[in-house]
Amino acid sequence: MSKAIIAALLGKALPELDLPGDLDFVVNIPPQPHLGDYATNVSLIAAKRLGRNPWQIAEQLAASLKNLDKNNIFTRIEAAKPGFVNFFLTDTYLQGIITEIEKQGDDWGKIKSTIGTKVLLEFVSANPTGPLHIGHGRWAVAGDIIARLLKATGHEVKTEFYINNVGNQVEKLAVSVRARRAGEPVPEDGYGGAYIADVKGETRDEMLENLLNQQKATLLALGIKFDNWFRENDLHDQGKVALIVTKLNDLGVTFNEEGAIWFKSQELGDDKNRVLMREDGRPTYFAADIAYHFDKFNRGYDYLINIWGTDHHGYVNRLKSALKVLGLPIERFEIIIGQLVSLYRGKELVRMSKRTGDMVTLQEVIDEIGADATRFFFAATDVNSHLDFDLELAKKQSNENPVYYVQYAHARICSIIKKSAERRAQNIDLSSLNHPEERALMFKLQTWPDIVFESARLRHTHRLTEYGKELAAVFHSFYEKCRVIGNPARLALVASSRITLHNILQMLGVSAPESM
RNA sequence: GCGCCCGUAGCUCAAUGGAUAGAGCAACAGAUUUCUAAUCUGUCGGCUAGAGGUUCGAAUCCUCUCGGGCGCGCCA
Repeated sequence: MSKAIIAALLGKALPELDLPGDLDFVVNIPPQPHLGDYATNVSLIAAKRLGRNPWQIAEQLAASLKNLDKNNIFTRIEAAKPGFVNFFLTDTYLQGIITEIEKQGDDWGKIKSTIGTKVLLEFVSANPTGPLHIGHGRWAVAGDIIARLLKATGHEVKTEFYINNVGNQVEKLAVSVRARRAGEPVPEDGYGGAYIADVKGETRDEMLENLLNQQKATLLALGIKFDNWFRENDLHDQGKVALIVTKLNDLGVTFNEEGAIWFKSQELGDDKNRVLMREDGRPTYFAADIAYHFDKFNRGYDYLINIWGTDHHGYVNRLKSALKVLGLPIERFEIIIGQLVSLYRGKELVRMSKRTGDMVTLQEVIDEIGADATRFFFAATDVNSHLDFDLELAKKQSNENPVYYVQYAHARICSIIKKSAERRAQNIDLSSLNHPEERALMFKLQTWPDIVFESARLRHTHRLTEYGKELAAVFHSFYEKCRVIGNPARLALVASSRITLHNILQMLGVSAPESM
């Protein structure tokens, strides 16, 4: 919230001092309290560009900014060491945040974005040939939260799951199921997991539908619903795959060899050329995927986001180069790569293999540690980093899990509010809120919109969990030192803390219990 | 071999090129006659895998080495 205010002030101050307006500076919270509530490095950046003394610029900027601060949001704005400009917020401004939070309620933290684009977010898209694994769970949670973040920052978002119900693997599934039922060994390249025995349905499509429904149920257990389930076979049935191959052919980026139609991807930076149509006339997955993304853009979306597992990362350039050739704006097509989860039971690595059937499913993990903890755990790390997930630890420590720490803060506040029988007065004098613990809490609360904005921009779900833990910690610390009941101003502060905690948990898709 | 991702405290992870690299868990020592102890306070713990480079400033950017994950199908 304050960052936008500071950025606006800088927007006025920079031209006043004849400084460039396109500087790549940042506004952040400095590491030490004595350095202020916020700081900017704009003078350092400007000095580098102009070959000037950063300290001199910082001093001029500080004076100019203070002059522009008509609403007296800041007590001091001053230059510091190499050339930072430090900002100190007034207590009055921070107290005003409480009123603001109560006014906004569930909308507190949401911000209107000027971007306002229609976004299609595709994620999970697991093959319908088996249960979801723990990696799917991680990517699913990431996608679901990113969707919430984008909606909260003014985007119109639709989520989609692409069902690969065409191809060799779905035939293998049916063969495997039938073999198992007949008491015969499944083929070498078939699916040997224990779940094969439980697949229902007579036809191949019924089996796929059965497994898809299991996947849907698992996702629903995590609170994840998709706006659209897109079936690959529709692309084929509607001739959209054939059309794409024709288009590429017309563009002169294909060639025939060994009876197959190839895409000249090597000319476009790929390691080798790729087959679009097989020798037997069936299109490859690649051809269908080009058609799929062509279709996405044609459905009127301004921006596409995919979350792909790391096992598909080698595929990114191939697909983008094809879409580029087709004239699509690939700068508005973003692919987030989700790294895998290594599952441990204690210190022992659990190998995940559908083939051997030795795998822990996502459903089992949810059953063991609960949806809230599962979501929080998966959200708590950068989806692009490897994650070592110890099931024993997650179970054993369930009471010390960070998710309970955050939830507990919420429950504690609900208890206080319940216990303070007096109705809150309308115009509470908040000016007494100026002790360090109170100030720390107010300051933390007012950063929430900035957290939402940055989490959305960077697609970082773990910023939300980090913030949740931090806010809970600041609250618990405040609670230890400041008695609330009987103090209307503190009660208002606590009420706005509850709203913020609730909204954090809401964004994470984790429940906010009123008692624990 | 080539490509992408990663390597930060004993463990799991943070840190939009910024100021003295932070949390949780584990370990140790304390705190409650009063609003939820699923809490709080303190201590211990680091040459950010290693070596160079870029600059006012590097965990972050570049090069190389080592180590790990994942790719490199007319599978999806």
